[in-house]
Amino acid sequence: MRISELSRKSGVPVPTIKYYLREGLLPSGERTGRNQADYGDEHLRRLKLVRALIDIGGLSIAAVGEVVGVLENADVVTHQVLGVVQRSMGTDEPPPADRASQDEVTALLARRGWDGMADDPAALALAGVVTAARKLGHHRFAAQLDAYAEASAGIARQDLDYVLLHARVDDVLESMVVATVLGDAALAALRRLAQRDASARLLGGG
Amino acid sequence: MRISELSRKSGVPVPTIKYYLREGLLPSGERTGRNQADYGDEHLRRLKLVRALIDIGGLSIAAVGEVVGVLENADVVTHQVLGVVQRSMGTDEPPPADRASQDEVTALLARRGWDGMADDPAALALAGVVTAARKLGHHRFAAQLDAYAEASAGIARQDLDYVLLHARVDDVLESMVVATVLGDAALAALRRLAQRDASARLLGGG
DNA sequence: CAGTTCTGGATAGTGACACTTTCTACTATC
DNA sequence: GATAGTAGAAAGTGTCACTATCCAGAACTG
Repeated sequence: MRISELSRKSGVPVPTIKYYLREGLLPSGERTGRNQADYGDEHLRRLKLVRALIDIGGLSIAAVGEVVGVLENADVVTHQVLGVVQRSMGTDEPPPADRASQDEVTALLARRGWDGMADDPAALALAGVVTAARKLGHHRFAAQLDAYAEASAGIARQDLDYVLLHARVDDVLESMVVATVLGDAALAALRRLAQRDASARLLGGG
Repeated sequence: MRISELSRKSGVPVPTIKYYLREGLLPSGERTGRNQADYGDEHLRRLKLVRALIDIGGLSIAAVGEVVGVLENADVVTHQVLGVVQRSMGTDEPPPADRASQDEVTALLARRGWDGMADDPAALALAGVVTAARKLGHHRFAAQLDAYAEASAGIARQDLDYVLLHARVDDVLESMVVATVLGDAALAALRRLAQRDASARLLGGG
């Protein structure tokens, strides 16, 4: 198919597709002439993935570039893909954390048996969140986190089951990306709904 | 205190504080002369909250403005604050959802007894996520959501308990904001850690 | 009390980001 | 043969969150 058909099927404007091609988010089509190229279903599929990462996951163009770079390197160890996706989703610089918060996070990780993850970007980000809470006078915030961690562990088990059960071998990587990014968005939405429900029950609906 | 001291204590540059004042994120100091004003602890506290909403919660300046607007309107019903905060955290326009996805979300809400929330922005966002998953060929994604919802409900109960137990009466609203925004960030970080742990256990660490 | 620093307020400028627009030379199609 | 579409390059656009500059006046400093 040609670029206009790719545009029509995906809903992405032609100039934007050209932009994604320039940025390496989409591989070039097969050249069939000096100014003609042919795109296939894999381009359409990739384009949809790119838009989902941007629109649903809120990833930047550069972050999407990293993710698709990993997807195209078939020799990357499966387990490593998760790290790249997760790094792409977080902020580049985790918020600064003080020692007390770091210690609280370290203790939490130890309680769960998640040792050796203390220098993971997510752990640093978590310590930054705890620090921010303390600065706002919420010193008991960290005590909440065990419950959060318990819930997260259950969800993570689900995510892995989903990927291993439903994905064909040749797109385990893509499934992990989808489960991570869309799962994040879905969880955030469900948390809002659950909060509203709990709040309505306790404080009275309005 | 004067603006330079407010800047020093908060770590926010003076020009940025002026900018926040202009945008209404921070109330003006008490004027003590033609070009002098006095700021108090409540300004420092508010400034820290604003930075937490921006840095940790990722809210835009406009969204922070809405949130602090609600915080300053003491006559707003407590239960409504949550709605404003949640709206500020999501995207303005939820992603488009097809009917099948909407039906799946409606069924999920019914199973949980969360009726009447079908037109909540979070429910629309969730339907949009399901639609995106379907477009990517992940039709079984919605089946995951019951587990997500169960976990979310547990967390929401925790959040409410936290606010009601630890907050003084005069800052229940601020505590709800903090619990919502920082809780979101903490949950996201813990989810990443839990995923890595689960992935390492199942696929072998690397 | 002269000189430097700081202040609130207004206006203009900056850099990053994600596109859009415009252009050119060529190709496909009616 | 006229019209529309195409690849690729370069320049432009709008938004966002600051950041810089200016000004008249106030405040500390020696």
